[in-house]
Amino acid sequence: MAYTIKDVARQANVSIATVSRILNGQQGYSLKTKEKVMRIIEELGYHPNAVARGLINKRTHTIGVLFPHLSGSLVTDLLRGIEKAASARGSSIMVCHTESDKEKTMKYLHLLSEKRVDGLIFTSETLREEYYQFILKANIPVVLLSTKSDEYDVPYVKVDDYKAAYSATEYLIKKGHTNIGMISGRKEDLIAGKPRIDGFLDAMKDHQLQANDKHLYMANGFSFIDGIEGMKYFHKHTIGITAIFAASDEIAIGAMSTANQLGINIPEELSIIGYDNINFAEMSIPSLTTVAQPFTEMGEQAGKLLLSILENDEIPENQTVAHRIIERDSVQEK
Amino acid sequence: MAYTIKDVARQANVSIATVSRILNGQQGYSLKTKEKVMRIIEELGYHPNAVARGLINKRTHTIGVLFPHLSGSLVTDLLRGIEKAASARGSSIMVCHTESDKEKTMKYLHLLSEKRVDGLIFTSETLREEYYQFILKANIPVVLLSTKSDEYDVPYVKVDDYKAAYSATEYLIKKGHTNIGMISGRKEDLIAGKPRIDGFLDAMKDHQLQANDKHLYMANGFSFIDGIEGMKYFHKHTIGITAIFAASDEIAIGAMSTANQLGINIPEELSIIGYDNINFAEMSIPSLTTVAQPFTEMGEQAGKLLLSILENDEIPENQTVAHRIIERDSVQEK
DNA sequence: TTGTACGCGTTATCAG
DNA sequence: CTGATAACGCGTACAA
Repeated sequence: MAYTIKDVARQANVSIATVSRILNGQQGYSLKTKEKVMRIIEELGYHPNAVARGLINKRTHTIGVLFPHLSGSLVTDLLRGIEKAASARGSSIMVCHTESDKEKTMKYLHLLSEKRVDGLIFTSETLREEYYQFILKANIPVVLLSTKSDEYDVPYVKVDDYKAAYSATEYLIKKGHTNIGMISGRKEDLIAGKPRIDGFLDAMKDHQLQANDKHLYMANGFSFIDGIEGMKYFHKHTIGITAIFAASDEIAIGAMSTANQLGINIPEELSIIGYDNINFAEMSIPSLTTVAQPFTEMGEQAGKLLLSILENDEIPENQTVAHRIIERDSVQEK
Repeated sequence: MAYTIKDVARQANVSIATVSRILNGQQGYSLKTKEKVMRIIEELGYHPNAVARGLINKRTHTIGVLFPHLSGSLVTDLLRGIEKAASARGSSIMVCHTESDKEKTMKYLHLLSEKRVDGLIFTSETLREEYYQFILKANIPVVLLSTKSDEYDVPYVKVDDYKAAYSATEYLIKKGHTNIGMISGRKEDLIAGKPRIDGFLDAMKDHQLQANDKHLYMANGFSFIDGIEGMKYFHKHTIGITAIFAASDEIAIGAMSTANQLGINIPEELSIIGYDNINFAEMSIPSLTTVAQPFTEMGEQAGKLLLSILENDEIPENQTVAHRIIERDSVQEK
């Protein structure tokens, strides 16, 4: 059984109040007693009980982080950033895996609320009304990460997908491409689907280039297999495109893999730009030019944002962070 | 401010003891009062305070997980498994990022001990004496995951790297290869380096095949760049190998990339088998045959192991889990 | 069947 | 400078 403040007090022949004062760097004791107490603490290997502290201080120095999926470097990148911000301020993080499931999410929301976490970071998923109402009622500060809410006023940190898609397309255009296709997610996906499609379409339009239904292949998701389907589509319905904007790196790599099998040379015959900058983007052949979201920085910002809400009790600005284009070898000047 | 058990008791005209009994499914109350109390709880949206509970029960239903690195699918796979086991038993997990740094690790160990986590999962790294002594003194149950300790008697869950490397090599041999090279990590790395090297060497020896210094390229680490260096080495010191065993998938992919540039066809001229089965293994060209460690299952086993130690207070067996070989397209019969 | 009162390990407010 | 003592929210032995 671990030692308590009482044990320290008894051994040092002082009251627990004095020990507490010393522990919390307050004043009201002589140097002599401080030294004595510190020595006892050292000897006993005493550590304050954070649970008891949390009970009285109403702060647990713990924040809950909810992930819909626990896989891929997206998660670890975000996590690393959040952890950095949290540990810099002495907080730890509790990781939850919701599986995009309503009930599991609610279960976790209840759990985190019971555990009295100081705040919540909700990532990569739509904030449903049920979640929002609960959080509101439980009065837990929350920030959205890599997602945002159109309906509720909740601070968020994310990149502007529309802008990023727009500039990816523009990048291709500046390289001289005029006939460009896109392999996207579903337009019903308001977070990662529609904004990127709109960015692509608008960039084309603004440069007086044609982009109709034939230029857009809407896949079911953002994975390798979707890229394969997309490439097959553009190979079959030949409309003479010289470049593709893929809505994810996995799509891009799937497309490149299929192009390879079809005997299409990349980037000589077809340029491809991806989206995400996953680890593997630099290992593919050719290495993949892509739009990077700075996930680690985003995680860190979200952590800082949440902590500053906790400290200052003020609600700061939303943070739209900048994407950037990583130039590698899969796009060629035309 | 959240409601407390007192609020419920007052509104329901009963004592807090009765409310507590109802909450904990004990006996000693009429059905009528139970219904009344439950109604009030519902109305108020009352949730018990887990912090207060933790103080009195001496269980926080939280386990701490320490990762040296927060990146890659290894981490998320382990995490997913741990989370599954934990949440199935009503526990949550606290994620710590030690950066393989002694001081940061000790800081976290202190923190977790102060927060009174029920137990610890220590992953992917050597358990140093300092850590072990602290954990022992703090009396926190630990299990090692994807690592083990030769010096201390701590339960662990990991695959047998020696065996896995042995069977990867044997796989190549059974495909008809007799002149095989290996790109490995450093032999000073007792966790992931030496065992795989030994497995390779012994498999060769047991099949009366030659494997000397020239057949072994020891890289500095397990990354893409190391694979590039390794491939260059084997290209330069041409000893007629027809297959390579790479100690990681990243090495394998780096080697394949370089082979490609050197005009060496894979798998026609050179077969490659990797180790890890990272996401990208199935997306490479050609897709990579590799040794898979079932990280998610391992995480889940570690979680279950720890929880059973907590529940039953008994120390169970160590768990060596089976690897398996994922056959894809980078190895060809010779 | 129910309520009172103490304790879990702290912090903070008083007196002294 | 220091020490009782009342919270914090809950569980539980004991009494009623």
